[in-house]
Amino acid sequence: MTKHSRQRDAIYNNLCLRKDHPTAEDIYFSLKPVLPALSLATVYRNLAMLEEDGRIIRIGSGGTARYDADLSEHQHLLCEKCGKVFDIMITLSGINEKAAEVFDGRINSYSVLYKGFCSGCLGRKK
Amino acid sequence: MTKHSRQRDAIYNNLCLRKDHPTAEDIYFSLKPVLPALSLATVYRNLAMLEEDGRIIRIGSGGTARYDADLSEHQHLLCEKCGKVFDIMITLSGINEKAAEVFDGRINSYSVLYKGFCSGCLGRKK
DNA sequence: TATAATAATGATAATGATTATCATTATAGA
DNA sequence: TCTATAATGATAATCATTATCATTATTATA
Repeated sequence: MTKHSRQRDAIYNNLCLRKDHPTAEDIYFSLKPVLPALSLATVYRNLAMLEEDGRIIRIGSGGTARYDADLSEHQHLLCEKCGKVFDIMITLSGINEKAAEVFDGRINSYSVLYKGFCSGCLGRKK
Repeated sequence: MTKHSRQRDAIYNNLCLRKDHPTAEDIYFSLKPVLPALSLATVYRNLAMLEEDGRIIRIGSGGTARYDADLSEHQHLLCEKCGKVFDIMITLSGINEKAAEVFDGRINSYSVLYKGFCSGCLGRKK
């Protein structure tokens, strides 16, 4: 049986309030002032739990994992300059169907990861 | 100036010959019999170099990175049961354009990662 | 409300993948 | 062949994440 915990609430709420796509460490440092006793392990543990429950999404953009509490359909872009992750609020249709035509198995989900340069980095490029 | 090396050739050729999507370690063990002195660091170094040169693709399927020497347009599916990566040979159109409509920056590329179950795992599921 | 059962925590060690270091070796041009 | 230096092999270091375990907090029940 899964028990309630103030830490998990804080972690989930923190993620909901943020518009960036924080790493576990980002959340950890963000909550430290509020919960000084918080452990990084607890953050990882609860993020995994929340993802397992389908309440948040893990964005595995290669190196460090980032998280997102926005469950609405959208994709992400990784800026190849600054490493930030941006929301791409679009709805793509027929993606799974197209794959199903050529794949002999079950397709559960898809995610698109764009790469490029954000407007901020475009401004100060060489 | 980048010099030629028999190790890099071996690593690239090994990747080209394989139809699976090997990890650095997979390639390392695969080449050990041929190049007994090969170091795992050399495999990582050259895979990074080859990716930088655009000769191979790194598939960042979350945990361990996998590599692919097939540069033709296609996507990948990660089997959530066995962890194997499968090719999804499809061409998607309009993906970048759709994102460009809502993103204020430059879009360089995209990749789709499907998740699901391969036919092998579907057979022996609970 | 007090108590018991146990899920969750915090601290930290352990793990696993990848990268950095550095002395030695191999490659390519003069 | 000689020289400059890129690449190697061995291994230490790093970084993110997970496991461990004694302690604490939560929840159901008496």
